[in-house]
Amino acid sequence: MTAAVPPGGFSAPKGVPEYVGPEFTSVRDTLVREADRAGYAHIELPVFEDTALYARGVGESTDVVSKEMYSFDDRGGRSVTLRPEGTAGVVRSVIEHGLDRGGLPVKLRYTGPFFRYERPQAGRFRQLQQVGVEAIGVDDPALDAEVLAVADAGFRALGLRRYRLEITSLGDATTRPQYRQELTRFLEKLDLDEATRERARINPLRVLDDKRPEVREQLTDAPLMIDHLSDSAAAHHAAVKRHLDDLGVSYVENPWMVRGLDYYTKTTFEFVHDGLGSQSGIGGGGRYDGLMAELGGQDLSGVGFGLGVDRALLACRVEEAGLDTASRVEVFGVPLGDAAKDRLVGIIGALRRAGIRADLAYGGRGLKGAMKAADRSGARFALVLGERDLEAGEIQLKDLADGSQQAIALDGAAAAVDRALEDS
RNA sequence: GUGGGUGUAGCUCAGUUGGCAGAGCACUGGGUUGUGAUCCCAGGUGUCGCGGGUUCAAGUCCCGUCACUCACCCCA
Repeated sequence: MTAAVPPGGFSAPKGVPEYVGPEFTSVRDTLVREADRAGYAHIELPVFEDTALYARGVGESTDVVSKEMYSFDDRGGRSVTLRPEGTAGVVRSVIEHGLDRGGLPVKLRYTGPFFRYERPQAGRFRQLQQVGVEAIGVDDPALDAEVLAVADAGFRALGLRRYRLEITSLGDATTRPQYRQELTRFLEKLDLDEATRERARINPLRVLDDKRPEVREQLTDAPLMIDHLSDSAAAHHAAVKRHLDDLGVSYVENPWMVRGLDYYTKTTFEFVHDGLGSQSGIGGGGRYDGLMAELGGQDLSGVGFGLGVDRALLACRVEEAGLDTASRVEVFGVPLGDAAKDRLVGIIGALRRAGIRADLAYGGRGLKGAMKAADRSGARFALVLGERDLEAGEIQLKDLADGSQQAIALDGAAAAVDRALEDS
């Protein structure tokens, strides 16, 4: 059976962005670099996992798990899921390979695609790209602050300014159940629609970040977790803020903030950009006390973040931040005739072996067209070679920035170009 | 999952009360078989998103559908 080409041709799956050119990797690598600088080791993880890992790790009651996962049965009848987030996979790997049996904290960073079945929108994709870190095994507010500082440094390095860091504390197991009850009692008295009531029943905290004005109004006097912290959680929160001040990371407190994933405790945060429309979160994360144990490991605390590379790139465009516009190559070969092309192919190859990015005009184009291609390539120099030069044993090195040109010896041309690039 | 907007050339778009499918940019070639980013000339592309309907005639009107997009929701 041969499948037909659809009318209008094939297209990428709905909600999957594609990036051509240097911009995407530039943004991603800039964000990752700050994690490397703080000693986080790369971990390459599976893109799909046992469905139960996410159901258990992320939380059955979250929208991410209940309606947004790409789950399917493989040919062996196992239910697997394309990863909707990174933390559960990292924690699973740490437990499986006993990474937490050595020195703590285990500091890991990852990057790659994640998948959520959502209706696409500006800054919201079904395949999204994240850079993330996790520091597992030590419950130290200084580590929370480090994670926050790494994310902030990444956005700063991109040249972003129009964002803010919002933080709060979601408390710990000693006082959260009581608070939850108190909040539930409060919400029961409000005038809410059926869907919101249902949400209040499943996870009352989630109602707190409802954006609708008529709901917000009723929430003004809602009890807040930040006012119900245990002594140790309050001390932890105060210490995080102190460390942030020492690190020069500015933040605002947002006690209404809620995370979409159930595992967060204590420090919780979100980076919000004000130029992106309704999908304004460019990064988020926090501490998780129970996740390691929940997934069958030691009862260790962890802290981490996930940064949205797609959204960070959009933010760079909005702010006209310095995106990488690096040229493809440094040198471009322009051959005139077959004999010259034979020789130039070898010279371009020698340049590449010497670590210089180089390309040449293929396809037997005329001089004018080949020069145009050289211009478009962004190369600093063009190497023009024709019959006349071959006879003279020379090649023309043209500086495309100022138009000047000089003849250099064909023998050892690659080395001469190398020197010219260093001088320029 | 819910609601609004938009689908015409590779890109950005114009297309009148229904009457031959267009512009700019980009691309390719030439003017200048040895010089690009300026200028001049030439050239090409269209399932007018897709399917049906009305009509002598549909890019244009009607119905359906798909896609994109923005917002709700949710979240990075």
